[in-house]
Amino acid sequence: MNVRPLTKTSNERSDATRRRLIDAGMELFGVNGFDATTTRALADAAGANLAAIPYHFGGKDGLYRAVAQAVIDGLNDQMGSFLDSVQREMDAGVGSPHQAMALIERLMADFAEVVLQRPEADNWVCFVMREQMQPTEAFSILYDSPIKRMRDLFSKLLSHVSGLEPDHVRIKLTGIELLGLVYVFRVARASTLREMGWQTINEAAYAEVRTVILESTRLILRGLQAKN
Amino acid sequence: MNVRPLTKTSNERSDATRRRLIDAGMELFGVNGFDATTTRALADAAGANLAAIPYHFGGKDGLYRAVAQAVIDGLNDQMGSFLDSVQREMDAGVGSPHQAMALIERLMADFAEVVLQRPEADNWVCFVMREQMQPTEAFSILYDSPIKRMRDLFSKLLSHVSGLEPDHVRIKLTGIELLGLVYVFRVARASTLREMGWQTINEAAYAEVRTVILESTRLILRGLQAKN
DNA sequence: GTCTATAGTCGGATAGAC
DNA sequence: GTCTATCCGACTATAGAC
Repeated sequence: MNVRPLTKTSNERSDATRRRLIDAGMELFGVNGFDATTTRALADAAGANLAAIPYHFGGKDGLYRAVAQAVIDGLNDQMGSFLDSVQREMDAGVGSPHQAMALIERLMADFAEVVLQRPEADNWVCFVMREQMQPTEAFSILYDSPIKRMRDLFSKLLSHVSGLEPDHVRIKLTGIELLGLVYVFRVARASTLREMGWQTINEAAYAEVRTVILESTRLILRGLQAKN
Repeated sequence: MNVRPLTKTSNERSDATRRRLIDAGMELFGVNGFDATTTRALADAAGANLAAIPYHFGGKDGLYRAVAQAVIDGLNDQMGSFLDSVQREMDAGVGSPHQAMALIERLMADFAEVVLQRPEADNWVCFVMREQMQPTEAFSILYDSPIKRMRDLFSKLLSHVSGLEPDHVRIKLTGIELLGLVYVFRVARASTLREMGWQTINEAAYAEVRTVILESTRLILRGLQAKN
């Protein structure tokens, strides 16, 4: 009775179907939103059967939650290493405001890369933004994300730069402001492309955007430091 | 044959119904998106009949387009006067970078007020953001908005500050960056509230946010000027 | 111009065969 | 575990009375 291989094969097929449905969900939910995305479209895009959605996820909502979790997992993959890296350097001790500023600039550059350049971003950014504007129960899953980790790092680093406490209102708001410097180019992408006369944010365009983001970051940081 | 009063009454009722449907559409489309908003919900919210939608607007899509136009009209009402005011001062001649910076700061403060404090903003901001992420044919209506006018004013003023041409890539991107300083608090509002431990952006909270926005604005402007 | 009733369409979930 | 066939509910738009 060789039941293992059968089970294993079964599980593998099952997992593959789950994964394909989640991939399809990330794209379709992100682009069109929950309601505009039909289970039929999801099943077609995943090459799966319609009934596989209620079967594997309990329904359309369940798939949606699974996608939210997958977004977090993906963000961890993409941001985990550089967040860890900065964390380690911080733990080793931040000697000077200058060093804190350098770490923030590194975080900003890496974050901009993930948000503006990685092709996967097209899917999850839309997904996250929808949740920001109209949070569903999946918002909690998304909130405890690497982005929160990043905000926390910002707070500590900005504290070193400014001399204020990490949980000072101004510090936290400035951290959000920094993220906004990156977000705006993704969220208002349609307007940005039109305004700049670009068809897409290609490499040259991204270089310009990145320069402006880092320049603005530096100016804000220097200003914070000067107030000491 | 006193036909005028009858016609007038008729038109008035008609216009009132149209207006109520547009108001309902601004709220419901903005919050829930096109697909999640049913004609029944629209009719109920407007206190109008279901059939009034196809009758007045040709269908759900027509109402959506009418809402987009109403968003622009509303923005013109709210931003027109301060945009005109700044425009007039610019036409009178911008003497110094310092004066240009003061005008930009005024624009930012007024814009922040409209985006973050006016209760009407809850409706149109979501509506506009949806169009940014997934533009429909209504995007063109929205693009030619007071916000474009504002970007253009920014370009000219930033040109005065920096000495660069108004259509220089860096200038235009910096203008977008400035808008992002305001947008982020509205778009990432859910995260902001959670991060700050606020229930709502009340007056005290807004004062803090406004301070940070204007502070960041000033720092970016000074940095631009310093490069001269 | 507005309302009621209804036609026609489509989406989500399930039952049951394989 | 997966697929087919089907049900039920909800939605948009229209026809026709008022």
